[in-house]
Amino acid sequence: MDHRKVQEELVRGHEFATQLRLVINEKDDSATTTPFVQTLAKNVLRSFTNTLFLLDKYYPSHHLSNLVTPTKSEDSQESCKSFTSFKNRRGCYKRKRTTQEWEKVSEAPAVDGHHWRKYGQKEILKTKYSRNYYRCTHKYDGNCQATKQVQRIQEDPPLYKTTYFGHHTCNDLLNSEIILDSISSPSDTSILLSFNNSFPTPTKQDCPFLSSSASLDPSPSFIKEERIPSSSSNDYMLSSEPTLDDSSWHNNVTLPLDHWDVLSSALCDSSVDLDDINLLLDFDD
DNA sequence: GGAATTTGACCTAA
DNA sequence: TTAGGTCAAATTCC
Repeated sequence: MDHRKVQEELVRGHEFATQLRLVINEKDDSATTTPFVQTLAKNVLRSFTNTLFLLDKYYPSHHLSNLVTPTKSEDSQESCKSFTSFKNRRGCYKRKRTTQEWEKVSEAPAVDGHHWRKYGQKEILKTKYSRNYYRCTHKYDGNCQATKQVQRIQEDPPLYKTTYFGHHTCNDLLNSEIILDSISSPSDTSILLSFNNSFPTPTKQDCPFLSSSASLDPSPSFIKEERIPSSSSNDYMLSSEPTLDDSSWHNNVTLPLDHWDVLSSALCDSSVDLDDINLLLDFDD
């Protein structure tokens, strides 16, 4: 049996389950969607997640490891720079994968509270308007790898598609406030894991594909992490669900540091006992 | 004068 | 081979 194909199918199933939950949540006015349906969707999603980890345990693959470890492919120029300290290798990069990206279409270029610096503009084939490239202002002073692309897609009324790549690791953000909303105290540090590709905690407004129009194909980068304040200095916050600002979506579990160690090694090198994984992945309400 | 933008060149993935 | 992403010098803005 080709376990890699199985894995790919599971990844696809996970994506579909994620989208299903998003759709259900989108329509959730408690009149049309019963808690049972929500629970059902959540369980389907969890089953896919658990199965993927199980598969990776017994058939470790680079493919899945890439999915479950914090993405590094994005800092292409970063890795490239360190790799090629030989000078002036302009344009040395890896073309962006679909890790951690989401789109937003708006009538004006999106204002998301972050500071961006334009670093390029390009005519794109078969498009009427050029595409603009932005990086976080704190790319260097804050080592923030977030970038976005803005492209006008319509003349009248003017419509812009903004595609975000990566998450902000700088503190120059409004999004941190969104994150903070979901936790009790803003004083110390924890790690937020999100089984979704839409970090940092996009609102539905920021992240249109989270709605029923999820025809996009967000890549399955299951684990993203970012340090955020939390109430207990040794605790880490985990989320098995997309961390939307809608609190009903949150299914966070605070883990002590030693549990985090177990889980992180489970996710990264599959060296952990299966029961530990199941324990840690058992996100019930 | 420093920060931001423009734009042609460079480089790689597809 | 080429479309697309990034770099960096030149230019503009504040």
